[in-house]
Amino acid sequence: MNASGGRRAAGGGSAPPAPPAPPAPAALAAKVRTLAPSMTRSMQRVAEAVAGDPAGCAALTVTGLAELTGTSEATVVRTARLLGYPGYRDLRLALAGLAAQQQSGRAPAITTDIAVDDPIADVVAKLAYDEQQTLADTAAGLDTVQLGAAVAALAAARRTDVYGIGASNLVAQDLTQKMLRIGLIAHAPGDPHLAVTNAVQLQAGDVAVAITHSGSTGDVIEPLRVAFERGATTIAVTGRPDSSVTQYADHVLTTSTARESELRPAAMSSRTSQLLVVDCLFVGVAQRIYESAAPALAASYEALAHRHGALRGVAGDRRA
Amino acid sequence: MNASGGRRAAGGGSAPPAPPAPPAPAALAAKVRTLAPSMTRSMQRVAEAVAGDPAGCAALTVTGLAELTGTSEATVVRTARLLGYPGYRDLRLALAGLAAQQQSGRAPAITTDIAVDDPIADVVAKLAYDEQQTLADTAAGLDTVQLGAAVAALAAARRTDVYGIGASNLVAQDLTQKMLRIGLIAHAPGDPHLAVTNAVQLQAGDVAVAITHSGSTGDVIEPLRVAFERGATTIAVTGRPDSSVTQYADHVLTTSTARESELRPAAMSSRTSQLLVVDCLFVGVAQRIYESAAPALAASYEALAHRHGALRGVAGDRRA
DNA sequence: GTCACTCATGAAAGATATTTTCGTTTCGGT
DNA sequence: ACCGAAACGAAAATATCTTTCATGAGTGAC
Repeated sequence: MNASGGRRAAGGGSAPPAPPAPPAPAALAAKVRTLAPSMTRSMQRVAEAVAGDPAGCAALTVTGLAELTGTSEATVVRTARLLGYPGYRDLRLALAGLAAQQQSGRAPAITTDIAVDDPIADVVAKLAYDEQQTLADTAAGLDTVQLGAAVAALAAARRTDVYGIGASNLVAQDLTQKMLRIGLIAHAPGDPHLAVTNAVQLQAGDVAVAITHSGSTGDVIEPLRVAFERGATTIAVTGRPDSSVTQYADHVLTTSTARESELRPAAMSSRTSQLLVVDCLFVGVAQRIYESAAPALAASYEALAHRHGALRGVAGDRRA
Repeated sequence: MNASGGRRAAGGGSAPPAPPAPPAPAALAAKVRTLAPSMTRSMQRVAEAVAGDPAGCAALTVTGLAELTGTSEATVVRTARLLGYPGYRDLRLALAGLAAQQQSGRAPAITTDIAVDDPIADVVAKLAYDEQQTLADTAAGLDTVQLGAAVAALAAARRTDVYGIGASNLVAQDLTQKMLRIGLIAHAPGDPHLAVTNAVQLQAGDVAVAITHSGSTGDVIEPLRVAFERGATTIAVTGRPDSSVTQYADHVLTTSTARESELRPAAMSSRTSQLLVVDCLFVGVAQRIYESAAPALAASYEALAHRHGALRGVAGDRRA
């Protein structure tokens, strides 16, 4: 599946089909949302039923669930596989666990969407709840193995490029800023042409990170492809683990895909999700190179202190 | 943890004590103890294994559990029956649920700070937890009156400037991008000098937003001051409602201040908090000018669609 | 428009797992 | 030592899950 002939003997290995996928306990709803777009109609029906009523589905046999969703046993099993389980039996087990959890966890909350006439207080509550949900989903769905590998690559990189366009570019810049703070060299070109120009300069040992929710943003895929072919280690942060961008990614980090609506563009929760991933990368890297990161962090901290209250020292300026 | 406090007038039916025969969800261990005396030796071994390691047993088949306990399948089934389940299959399901429950109950242990030697999985959990906490705090602490006023000002503004430096600049850009998407004119100058230059152009009816966690970042205060003096409506998004920046702010929106540490710079949670505020502003504004925002949103969505997969339509790209 | 092709889909065969049956073993009582 | 009842497990019977395979719908090429 990898273009450009199988390079890269060891390391990341095949990620997209998720063979080392750790069965998700609570991350199921998130996983369903993430994978739904890549599902066929029948599978979506099954996934929907499963996500909608875990408890009820856990009580059903393959045949029962197939009948309920108007599909066949084969489809049910296929769906279970896609969700990362060896078979329906294991999905069912996870389902039972999930049901028990949400029974005790008292989960049901503000599920309703934001309406045009919602009072401002409701908007705040709903947005906060949604973003919290997104964080939980993302954390639950993150493949720590891939994350670990990505961290290792970043920590050892000579230089790192982070590609992102639009809202994702802000996330890319966020990562870049953080890395610079711990003494690592990183760039987040905002211009697609610049990105490609940058990518050409990469070589083995360097790292390229692509951040795209859809996974099919050409302007982001292109530089990643170039970096990939140049021999750099490539990382994709995307909400679609089966999208084009993963072709050129050694490591794929999946962000969660929350439902969106007119007043709540997808960009909102995908951004939250991406930022969490980026934070994880950063903290992971900081841990790895702690010896050199700590002084660098302190230094940049110190340097910034002078900018605070420097122009006008009006109110009390404090420093704990 | 269980709702043993007898409320529930009708409907629910008595489940917790399970006197008749409804399979016990979490009360399994207790049931094992109660029923143990009436069990035969082999059955006791099975029951013991089950009560001792629900998670482990849930992963086993009848045969597996029989082998583990040195008994036969028949005995396992008999034990399951004695415990109140129709058969082993259902016991197993309950076991999975129990395992999930006690696993999630173990969660709130992540209150501790991130350590240098934390495994990557812990880092993910802790970061997610912290950011969730930050969101909750921010939502709780937001003054909806101030927020409403800010929204009104933004919705009516001829143009809006958003000032932010460093990490806060990313938040500023985020707000700017969103506003542009619904047809409002906004800028987020990254350069302090540019910011001031911009601010000078503002007049009554325009809006200036300053985003600064510390509230004492001179480079951000300065343009806000200029805008303020020019007669523009000014909004401050800060974690310090008593800091210098609020001097020149008509409306102050307070972000939450979470504890930070070496591996978790303040920038991380303040960013999360700021983004939530910014999202609230955006949604609030979008509601207010819905008539014109909706088409604009649709238009920008449409325009972007072409950029996805445009350069290389490699993998299957689908759209339901 | 037609053709070839791919892919989703379900029916049914095949493989496992669970439940039942039934004969053997164990143990207590006399 | 002998009898009877209960416990127990081996294996048959059944249910459940998984795989295979043929079919048809949709899609792109010509």
